[in-house]
Amino acid sequence: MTQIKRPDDNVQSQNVVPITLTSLKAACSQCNLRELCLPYGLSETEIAQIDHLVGGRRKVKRGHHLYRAGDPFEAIYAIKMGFFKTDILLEDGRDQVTGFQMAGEILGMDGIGTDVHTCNSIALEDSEICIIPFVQLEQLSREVQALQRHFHQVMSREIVRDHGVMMLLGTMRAEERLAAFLLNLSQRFTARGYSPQEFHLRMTREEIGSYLGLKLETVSRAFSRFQDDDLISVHQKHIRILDAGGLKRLLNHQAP
Amino acid sequence: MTQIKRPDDNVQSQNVVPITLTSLKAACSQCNLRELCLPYGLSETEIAQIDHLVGGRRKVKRGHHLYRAGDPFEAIYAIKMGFFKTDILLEDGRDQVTGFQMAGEILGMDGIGTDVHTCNSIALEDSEICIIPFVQLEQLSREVQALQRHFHQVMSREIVRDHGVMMLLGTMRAEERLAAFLLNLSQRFTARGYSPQEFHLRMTREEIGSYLGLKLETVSRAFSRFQDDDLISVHQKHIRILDAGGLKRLLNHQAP
DNA sequence: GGTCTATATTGACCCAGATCAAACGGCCTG
DNA sequence: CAGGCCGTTTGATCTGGGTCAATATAGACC
Repeated sequence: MTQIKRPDDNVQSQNVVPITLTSLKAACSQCNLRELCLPYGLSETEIAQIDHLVGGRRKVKRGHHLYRAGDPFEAIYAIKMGFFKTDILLEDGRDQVTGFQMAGEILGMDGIGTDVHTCNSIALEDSEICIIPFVQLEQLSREVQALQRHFHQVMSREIVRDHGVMMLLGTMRAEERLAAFLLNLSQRFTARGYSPQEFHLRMTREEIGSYLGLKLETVSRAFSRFQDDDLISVHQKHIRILDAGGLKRLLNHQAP
Repeated sequence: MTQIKRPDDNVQSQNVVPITLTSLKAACSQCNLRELCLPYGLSETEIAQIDHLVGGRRKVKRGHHLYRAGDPFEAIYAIKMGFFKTDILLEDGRDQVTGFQMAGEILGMDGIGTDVHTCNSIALEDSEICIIPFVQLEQLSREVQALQRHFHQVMSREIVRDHGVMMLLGTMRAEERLAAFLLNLSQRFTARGYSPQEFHLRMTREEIGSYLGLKLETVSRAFSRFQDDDLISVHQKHIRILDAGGLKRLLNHQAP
């Protein structure tokens, strides 16, 4: 309903860095995200094979779409740097954030089933992604078994992640949802070499609320409660986790 | 929390119909579900190729598990006949039904990512499934492009379906959720040649509630309200949809 | 550096759905 | 066919989070 006003721009051709010798040099084999991203588990020689899989890069500025619901599906995207959200918009204006994605994670798999994207992908900070043309990914998957395997794992994990969100939305109370959300972010930041205790939220309270099935006021109140209980400290988007154990305990004890 | 008491039995070896000439004869190329199931979109010759993909059949009696969270992942399963639910169980006893599956649909993709199943799959009526050993599926996917493509589509559609459930759980009111649920069931029964208006629910109110993030009493009350409004008629598990348009209208009008 | 606008916090009140409780209806089993 | 057991329906009451509203804070933009 509250259509966030942000620059509207996802012209496909714009900001696409063409493949050149220099860009190739910075493809998977040279990328420090390869242990988190699509090449995970591949041998050196296999990674070399998938280097030319990346059909270019694209910068997506904060607030801009990487793709929109309805766009034809042509490629999936690996986040080189930055932060995204995906959301679905109903005709009546209601929307639901379906996920937040960070460096090394894959975007766009929603489009495979129907050849059309079914959600919107929007950068929450200035970002850069690697374009992986899907036809080529399938082609190479037929040749490189480890790539095939890992791509299937990536899709499966997305399904499992979605089940976790369903659990959260279906059975958890507001504070549990937020605790789970913070712990999940912390864990993913840690995997990327950042502090587990301290990070900046890239999204608004409203976006967190949409993801967690709560109103922004409820999110804000839960943050304040956590702060009162010395579980975290919050200042706007800056979060410091003071008692991760306390947050975890919140998760396992359902209220009366 | 309410652990439903049902026979406990998913011994893998039991009830597995071994591959014989006769069982092969009834594999994909002879199966009347092939337009709904994994072979969809494949040519006659391609379907012939995947006939020996099915590593046997297995009957699963009502209330029994096809697999459990924690079981090693080895195969995915195509439902030949019957009806299943999948659910996740939290340590504290809370559980969430993550889906209901019917003939032609694929089960088990949750296990690909970690080589271990992450949810439970339970038959809601006496059922029979085709076992598709995953190693062989990947093998054949590397050879038959159309199979690869379609398998990716099946996984992607599962992701999109999950997004729809997230939308439902995150933004819809109780009656909208139930209306969406009924319309979805109706549409899937129709695709299988059954009546769009009239069907038997295979699941309890509690299971519907778990899936929709509601309590069973709320589900029951919503059914009664729909009946009062002449949208449906309900008698226990027997449903007749009287006004599909009315149900659809419920979906698009969010309450004040 | 001051104004503007988006985001965040906090308070007061309300309501959809949860909870508690009771009764009903199929159906299976002995 | 009587008795017990689920699963379901319905009523009465309670409450977590939604809604409405006012204020605070901070970037962003001249």
